[in-house]
Amino acid sequence: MAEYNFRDIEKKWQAYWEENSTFNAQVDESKKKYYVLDMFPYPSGAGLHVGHPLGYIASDIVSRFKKQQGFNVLHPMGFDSFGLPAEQYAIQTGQHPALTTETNISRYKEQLGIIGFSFDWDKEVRTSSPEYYKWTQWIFLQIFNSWYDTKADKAKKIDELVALFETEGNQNIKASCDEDTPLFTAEAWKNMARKEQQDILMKYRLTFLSETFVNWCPELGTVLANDEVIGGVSERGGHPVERKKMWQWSMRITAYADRLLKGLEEIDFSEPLKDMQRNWIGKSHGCSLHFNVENSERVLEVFTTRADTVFGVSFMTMAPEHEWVAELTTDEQRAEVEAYVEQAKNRSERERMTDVKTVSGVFTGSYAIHPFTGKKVPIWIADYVLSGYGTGVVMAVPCSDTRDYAFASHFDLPVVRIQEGEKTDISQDDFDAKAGKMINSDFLNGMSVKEAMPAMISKVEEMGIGEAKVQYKMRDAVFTRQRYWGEPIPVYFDEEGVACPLDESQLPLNLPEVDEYLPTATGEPPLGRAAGWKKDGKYSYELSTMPGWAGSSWYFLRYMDPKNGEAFADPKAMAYWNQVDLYIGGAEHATGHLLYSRFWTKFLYDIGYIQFEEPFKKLINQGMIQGRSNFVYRVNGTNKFVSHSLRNEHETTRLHVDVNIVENDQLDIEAFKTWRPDFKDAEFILEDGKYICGAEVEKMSKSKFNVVNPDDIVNRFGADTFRLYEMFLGPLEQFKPWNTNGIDGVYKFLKKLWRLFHGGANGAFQVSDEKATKDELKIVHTAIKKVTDDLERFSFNTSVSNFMICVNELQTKKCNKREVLTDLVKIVAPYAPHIAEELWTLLGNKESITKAGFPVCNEAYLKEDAFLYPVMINGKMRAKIELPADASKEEIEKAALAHENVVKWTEGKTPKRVIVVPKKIVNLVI
RNA sequence: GCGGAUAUGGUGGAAUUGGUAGACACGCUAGACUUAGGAUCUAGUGCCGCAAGGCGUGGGGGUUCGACUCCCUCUAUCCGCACCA
Repeated sequence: MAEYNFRDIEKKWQAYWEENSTFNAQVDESKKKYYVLDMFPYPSGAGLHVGHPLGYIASDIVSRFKKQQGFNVLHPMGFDSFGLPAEQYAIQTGQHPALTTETNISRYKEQLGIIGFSFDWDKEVRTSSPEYYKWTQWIFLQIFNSWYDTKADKAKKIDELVALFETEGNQNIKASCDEDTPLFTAEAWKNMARKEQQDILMKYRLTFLSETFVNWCPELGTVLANDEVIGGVSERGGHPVERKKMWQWSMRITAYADRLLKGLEEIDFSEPLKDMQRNWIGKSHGCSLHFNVENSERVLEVFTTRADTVFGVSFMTMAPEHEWVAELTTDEQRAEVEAYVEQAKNRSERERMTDVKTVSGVFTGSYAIHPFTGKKVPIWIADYVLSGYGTGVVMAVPCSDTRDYAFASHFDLPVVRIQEGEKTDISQDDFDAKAGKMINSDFLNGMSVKEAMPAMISKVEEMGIGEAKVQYKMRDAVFTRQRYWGEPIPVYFDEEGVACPLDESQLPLNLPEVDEYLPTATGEPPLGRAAGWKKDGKYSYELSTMPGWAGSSWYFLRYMDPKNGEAFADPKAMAYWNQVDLYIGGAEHATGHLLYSRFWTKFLYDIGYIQFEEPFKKLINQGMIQGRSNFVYRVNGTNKFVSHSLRNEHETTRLHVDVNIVENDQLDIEAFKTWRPDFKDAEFILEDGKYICGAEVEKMSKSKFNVVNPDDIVNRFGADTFRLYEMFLGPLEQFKPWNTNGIDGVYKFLKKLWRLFHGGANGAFQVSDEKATKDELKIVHTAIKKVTDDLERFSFNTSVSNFMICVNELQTKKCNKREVLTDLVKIVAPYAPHIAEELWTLLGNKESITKAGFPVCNEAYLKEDAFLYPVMINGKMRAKIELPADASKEEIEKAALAHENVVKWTEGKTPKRVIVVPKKIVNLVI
């Protein structure tokens, strides 16, 4: 084999790995484990594009590196195969989502296969397979049958709660539960009807039914995501959408809010990502406060983080969907309020948050009574108040809150100044809400904001009109989807309407067949169409399915023991593989999947199924690869296309052109003519004999003709080139457009590497057994050191450069010594495994290079005899002083002072650097 | 709006703790070779300038002997915001 023939080599080694189960991982207590996980993909119909493998390549490199270092590596892959696109496709075509999903998965596996990943396919999981979702349902039941004891700060079995109710009622129980839970004694509990007891328990369960607001589209008969609502109408079809309350299953993730916050301290996620989670959880300390309502029994409760500003309250604002709106509206205001509420219904939460420029609201006609001044405070309704956060009522303090100020200005409501001093005027640009001393605030006058806050809170508590309170922005996670293609919720409703969990033995509750994947005529979810979807033929099953995040919240556990029919995974396997050591995936999951899976992990820990509280020890977010679109410019009214830089000489229309017939922005004219029939007779106005296309970075999508599939690249350059190039493109975390322009560079590198081993006649394999010189050892050990460092800090792009430097230098020295090449091939192996295996075999080894070990740098080879010490003057290097590498401080000083410009010297913070203070500066300083 | 990120040659990017900015690669220029290639090799390539030299890390300001790096501020672009996965 003379030439580097990647096709044969890659085929051969991929077959070898499969036959030998090279990457099959088994629990082995004698070896240290390393668990590398990728966020598993949703198998979409478009197939794998060039952006997907980015993270997989990085994790594969780490897996292979760790394996070479002797770790027992678990590196699995699977599919998050429940989801909306397959369902949409089913609605359009009638094809069963399972079938679509199956087809897509095979395509994904095929595409993944040719890239040469070290996945252990024996561990594959699919969230949509009944063997898998049986256990998703099982976990659901565990959560359903649990409550959260806030005193013990952990989840417990619901049976324990029932036992407590029976002995002492619920007065002494501190639990995470619904706010409207009534207090009762043991006696009262025992006298309750079964239905009543179950309703109480529902308020405690960690997954529970409650009424929550959703975006309801009556026309489509379905609930929509905020994303799918644009300007009050559905993205699909443009039908009106309204906010509507619906009975939904939720997960009481708020019970874990504090632990989710604290847990962040012990895991290695990037600070920005942790910030995103902290912000999402949104813990704030403040105070609840009660306002009586004039001529009403109602007491409005508000939450505020600025209790000190109570004296600045000049009006109240309520969310339009607040349940007391109708009651608090006076007859004169009723028409106006109802119109406003109706209008607010059509605005999505997102719009209401985003749009702060439009001030809108309406007066209810009612007044609250200020608890301190006794003055009447008008109650308004405004859609900037969201019902989901806090109590849905805000005490408005226009002198310290910009939104309240805008509202007050717009509706001409009074603004009471309560802070005095600099920066305390909200109408000025330099306003600081926490500056100055309190004024117009009775007993708070003269205090700073910092002093006033606790003073007010203790006063409020003393008066019994409120209490110090911790508030979270995070809401309980809605767990219901009005969809077909998801896990059925293993619950049925008995004759009393009580939600009853299935027994474990009845799992999985298989997804039934339906005639259509649409909601029923009465607006029930698609499962309402399933014939006989009843427990024992009489009790209706829950018609909703679980959300996409259900299956993905625990899949990393299933990988450890994916075929287990007795448990979600063998405890021994979970004890061994334990936490995920390295998790790679997109940052878009920061507040979704990454919080939910942390939540479920903590839950499973609480009830004793696993031994760790945090699922992922370290997380790296790979950046998205965007598409790079190419354009041609058609002269209007002709079939003539003008090259990019000449386009302004004509009236042109810009058209997307398939990036696969463009190289280095140069259009392949022949391919273009055959690309679409209407371009068959196209003419071209060229520059320098070429047609140059325009380019722009956009999201990768079919309609923009900028989707690049890995298959094409692998086909042309090979998997090793593809792997190296994806890494070479830039830092893993960075967002970047795909661009094939530089791929020749890494391809050339592999060819050079191949030729280093093939210097014999006609390119025959030939290595020398001569002893390597110190220079040669230095070259390869420098590479070992740098690549090891790179791997340890997950800087994959720099590794590729370091390989290139090493090979270039060896090539210049015409070095083909076995001693040097052996180490070189070992460090290249994680990155370009196929060529490495081939060269490793040619070097006479019988076993896979994965068992070869990873070389350790011998620092002795890197030592310099002499070192040029830079002389820095005014921050610039002005001279160099040559000294032995091991020169002592005294010697350096002597040499430095001997230099004409040097009057005084200091040692640089970086070793081996002479920092010089030149004469003129010294004169100034001294 | 809230939260997060990014900005370095014609291009992708490097610079690990504040210490020779532009490694490595693409592209481009010139040359060598000839089985005329999507091959290989050599040299050059931040900008201005004949040169000496000057200027240079999105803009402005600051700290420092010295700033891509630290601080303040502005601008532009991208991502998330709860039923997309």
